[in-house]
Amino acid sequence: MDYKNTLNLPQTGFPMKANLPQKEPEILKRWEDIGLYEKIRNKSRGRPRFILHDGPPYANGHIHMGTSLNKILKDVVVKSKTMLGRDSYYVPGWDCHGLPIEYQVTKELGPKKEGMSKIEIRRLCREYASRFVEIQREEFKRLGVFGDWANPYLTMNYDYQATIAREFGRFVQVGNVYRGKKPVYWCYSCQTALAEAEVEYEEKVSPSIYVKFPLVSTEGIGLEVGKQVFALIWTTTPWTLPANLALAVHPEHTYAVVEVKGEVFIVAEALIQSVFPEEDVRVIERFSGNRLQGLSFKHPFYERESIMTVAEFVALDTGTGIVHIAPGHGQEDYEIGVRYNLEIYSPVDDRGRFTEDVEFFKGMFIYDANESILKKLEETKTLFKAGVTKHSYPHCWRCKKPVIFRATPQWFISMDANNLRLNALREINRVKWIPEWGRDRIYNMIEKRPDWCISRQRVWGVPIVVFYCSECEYVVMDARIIEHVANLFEQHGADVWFSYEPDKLLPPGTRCPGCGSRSFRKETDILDVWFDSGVSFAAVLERNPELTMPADMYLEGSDQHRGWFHSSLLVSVGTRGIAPYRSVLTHGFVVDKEGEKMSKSRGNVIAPSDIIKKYGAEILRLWVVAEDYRSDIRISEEILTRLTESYRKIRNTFRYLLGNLFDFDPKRDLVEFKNLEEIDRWVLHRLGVVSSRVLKAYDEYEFHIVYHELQRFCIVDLSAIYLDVQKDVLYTFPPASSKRRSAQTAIYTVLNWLLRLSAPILSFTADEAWQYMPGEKVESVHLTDFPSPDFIDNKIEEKWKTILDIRDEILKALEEARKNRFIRSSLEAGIRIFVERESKLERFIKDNLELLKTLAIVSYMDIQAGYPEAGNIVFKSTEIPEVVVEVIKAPGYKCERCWTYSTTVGTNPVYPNLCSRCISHLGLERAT
RNA sequence: GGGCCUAUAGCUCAGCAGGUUAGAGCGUACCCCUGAUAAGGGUGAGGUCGGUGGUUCGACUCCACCUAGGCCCA
Repeated sequence: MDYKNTLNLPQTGFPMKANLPQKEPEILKRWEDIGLYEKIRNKSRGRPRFILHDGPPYANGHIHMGTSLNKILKDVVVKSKTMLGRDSYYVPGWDCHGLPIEYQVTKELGPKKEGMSKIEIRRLCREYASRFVEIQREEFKRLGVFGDWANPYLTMNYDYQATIAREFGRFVQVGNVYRGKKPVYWCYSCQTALAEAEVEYEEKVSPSIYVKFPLVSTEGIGLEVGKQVFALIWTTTPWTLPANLALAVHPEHTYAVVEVKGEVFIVAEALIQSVFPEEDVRVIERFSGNRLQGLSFKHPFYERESIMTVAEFVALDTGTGIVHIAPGHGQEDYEIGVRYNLEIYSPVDDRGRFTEDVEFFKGMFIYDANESILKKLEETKTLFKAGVTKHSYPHCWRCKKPVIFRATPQWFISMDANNLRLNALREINRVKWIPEWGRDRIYNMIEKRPDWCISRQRVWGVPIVVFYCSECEYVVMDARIIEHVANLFEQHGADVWFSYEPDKLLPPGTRCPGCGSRSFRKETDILDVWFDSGVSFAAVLERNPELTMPADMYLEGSDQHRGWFHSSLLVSVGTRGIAPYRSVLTHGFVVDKEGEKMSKSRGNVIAPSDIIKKYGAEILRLWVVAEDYRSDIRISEEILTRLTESYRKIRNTFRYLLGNLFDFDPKRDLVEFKNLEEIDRWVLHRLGVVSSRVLKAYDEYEFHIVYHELQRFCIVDLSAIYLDVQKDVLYTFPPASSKRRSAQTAIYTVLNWLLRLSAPILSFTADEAWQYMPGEKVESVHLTDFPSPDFIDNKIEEKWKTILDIRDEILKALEEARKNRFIRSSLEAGIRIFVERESKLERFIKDNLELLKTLAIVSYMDIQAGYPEAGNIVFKSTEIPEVVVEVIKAPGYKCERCWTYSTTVGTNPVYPNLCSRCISHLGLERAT
């Protein structure tokens, strides 16, 4: 007879195969249908808040692995905080202005761009950004990320644009905003400033000239040569010489004073050979670069002096080791200019022609002037030698002409007015940085950064609200006027700046404070987009009463120390005096399996959409938490394969737990803890330990610990030990027997806790399994809180440590027996344990013999003194030296129902194939 | 070149106020089960703790340098 149908085998509708790519959209739809997020909000309102403020991704392109990682991490934080009892309202946002969108739009327009108004371009940019907000919103939702997706913040929303203008106004009000000059890439042909992204590097032939700068006085370095000394410089841009204001040497390199053919020069010692290849060189003196600092040299053709500066960037691979500095014509030159307080002199107009005050060359186009400048140098006998060179040089992306560096007026936020820098540094020290090195990273940047240039010569953004008097050029920068304009932005959008005449933007009756004129011109620069996102605390946190300012957390990639963390800090400290965040969590970057960055050229890019299609978003979520995000995060096919297998294991554990609860009703069948069997109390103890570790890990944002703990618990404590051992009770005992109900009580509790603890990570699967759980429950696991750790019992832990150690030894012995073909299934075996007589261990084993038998899943066990019989499998433990395990054939016959070997099998004439235990479990005694 | 960071088994992670044979899970090899079955169980193998020096009685753990890689600057 087949006794299989007398067993309580597991039954569940929860499928083994997840089919995540198909199943996830169904789960998402259900969440949407039941209004899950709204329900979470309603449940959370009134609890202590934990506000994670979303750093806005750029509304351009599809999401990639980096954005996915970031959003999933945020989601795990928000979900875990919610389940820890906080009100964690999450408002996603997008960064919508800026060059990349404008660049893309104008590129797509091509020649059509000409003749289009700024308003039209801006409209296209807005459409472009809106399109990608929609795309990304769906992509983020697909990841299972919870948030107020219906009400995100966009930096191009009218009220947000108004906030940007108002925050600029606050800086104006306190006096941190000033106008200065700064070099930018400039295309004289298109007559426009270019961003870094708009220049392309190409080979170009340029003049290559060596120019002599006469030393004004040898005083200060005590050099007596009795001849004129020259500093020798090398340049490929002769046209920048009229703007020369300084020279620069490296502070630590050695410079030599040399005599060559009767003339005396200063050059870097290391470059003597390359500068004077054929000549006889006599070295007169040597100096470190530092010693030369402050010396005065005469400009080669103007009556003015060039001061010697020092700069780390001076290189010794080409030239003379001395660089000519024109602060208005180069980034590094500019920085020296700022440091040495030189004028940012840039006497070149929009079309690339020298301005009126350039003696000898005024009105000349700069590249045409090169020839005249060379002549002038020859005239003044300051040209040492001249030739041509081919090098990589920036060109305009549109007209392909070489670009120039040219200083133009720009708006800045001073780092030092109102102690902005010092206050920011102080605030940095008050923020909790996770990991801690984040503090050092941003601190070093803020400490050394120059003033913030907030001007951009573009159209897609929020204008810098400043007017100029058409009569007297008076600069109208007034917080009241800015507020007036901001109100217009709020109603009509920042487009009004481009569509309205100044008189329509200004408060009625505005007159120039300088000359009383009523005629004004608008500033054409817009604000740096980092200013846009930097004010999000004001536009989002302060304006929504359900949010808090400062936020509890900002969470972004480590590049944002220079980006959003940085700009948000400066704006908030500059206008509010405090940091906008209490803590900042950073993660690393996604890299490939070798730890190298992803790029199209390497062909190692993995797209989230491909992973979702192939494995499901759940695997992506698992990937995010399995890895330690504090350093760079690797992804590869192997990692995904491993994670998929790990997922299957966890899912199957859920399934098996569910399967054994098919006839369990917690209301009816739940057993009180104190009445549970020891093994059930043990597994609940383990559950308690794991839970408290998991909760601690959530609290400390160590999600990879959560993953490892849960995974290990499923595999080791549950699958390998508890569930394997309890099969006997679950399958063969009467359904309502106390032992079986005890086991089911443990299983029910384990499953219930496990689903809640894993919900922030396995958001889809935990909720899917939740639906199959017996008993009364809320409609989604996401509406529950984390369990509070219970059942922890150190005595049971200690005792079971020994029990499981002995079990390990028994398992080794059984394996040996299997290898020797002495047994196959462990139930075929009996175990005899030999230990030292009268020892503590003997006592312990005697007391727990039945438990050990159960845990080893063998049919018979006893404890012996003396030595094992010859012929059996004998295993001498090395881990527990005093223990010897002998494997014998289990006495009796195999019971056809429970498969255990027993001497009672065959003793009942009616049921000769059953053991007495099964006969009793089936209630068949009376039949005999 | 500068600031910050990373480097422990094939993979993902533990570990160490410096102290006995460096741990876990996965994977892998071999075996068992067939009443979790495109499941389940067992036993093994696998690491010069990136490299080189140094401090120390003793270093995976501290220091210096180097190599490889990452982010941000230049």
